Amino acid sequence: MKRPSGFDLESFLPYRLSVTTNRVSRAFAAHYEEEFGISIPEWRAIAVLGAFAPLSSNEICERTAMDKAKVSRAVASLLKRGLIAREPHETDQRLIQLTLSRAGRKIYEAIIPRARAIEAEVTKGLSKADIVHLHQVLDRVGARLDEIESD
Amino acid sequence: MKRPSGFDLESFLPYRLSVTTNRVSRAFAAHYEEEFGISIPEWRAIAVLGAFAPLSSNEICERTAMDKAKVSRAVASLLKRGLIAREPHETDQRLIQLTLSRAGRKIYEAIIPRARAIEAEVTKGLSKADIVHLHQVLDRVGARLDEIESD
DNA sequence: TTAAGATCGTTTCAAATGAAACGAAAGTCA
DNA sequence: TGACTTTCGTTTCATTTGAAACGATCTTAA
Repeated sequence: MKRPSGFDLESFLPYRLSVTTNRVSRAFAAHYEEEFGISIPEWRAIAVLGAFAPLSSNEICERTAMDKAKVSRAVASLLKRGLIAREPHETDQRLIQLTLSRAGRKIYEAIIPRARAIEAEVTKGLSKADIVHLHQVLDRVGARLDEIESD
Repeated sequence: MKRPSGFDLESFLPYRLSVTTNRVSRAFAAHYEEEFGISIPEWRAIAVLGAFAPLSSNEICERTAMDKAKVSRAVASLLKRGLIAREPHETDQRLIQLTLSRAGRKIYEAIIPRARAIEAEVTKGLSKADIVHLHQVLDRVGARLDEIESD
């Protein structure tokens, strides 16, 4: 007596989210890499430094939702290419003050409109209301995850 | 003359999608690993085999949106643990017929309701309409990506 | 038939990942 | 002070990843 499972991966929300999100990420990564030679972790670091510098590595972690190892690598790479500058913190020697260099700011100012353009490209089929709603949905799911993770 | 960029990563859709989706995936992976000892690629393979077996590796690729290397590894691991069985295709020796073993089907039948329960848990803050809408949004974004990728 | 090309699944390789170990620097508390 | 703990950022390590190379099999076309 087999109960029909009727399970369809195609309509399973976590699967769909994962597939679509990965495709979106790949599309962005391709543009960033091709046009600016940077990875997504690097782009995230530049984005928050452009808006909030100076920041410590730890503050970049918090603002980008990346773990500290990933941030450390992104920062090292950006430093090596002269896109950001580091300065010791005046009172706390553990912290590092990171800012965009002139070259880094140049990239930041070029990359933001590009990012917005690609975002617009990807969401072309969505109305303004769809996008607002999607943000709300992500808020709610995020709140649920907060609860679930606190076990 | 600095133009305010006003860019906020927190409200940048691709970033939000990525962060939330990765959290969801991690939550599922933790449950699958803990309760059944399988990874997400393995779970995907089991899910499609449970619904559509027999399948070749290639058909699993198509149905799970995983590349063939990942499928090959998941299949190898599931074979080693006796959760799936392989048979040569009758006419085409390149193909492999994969099915769930008895043990594999047992896991399948246990894991589907668990997956649905976790999905319900994560989407608890969403109405039925929210979920329908989210699926539509993912459809539209997927369609846009199809267009974008065909360049 | 046979040569050339396509398809299937595995394996290799280099890069990316995250958990954990680590040294250095602050903070806490007796 | 001085021990203990915490925080910061780097590095190490094992695992995962996807692109590419590969051998084997099948298809196509001469």
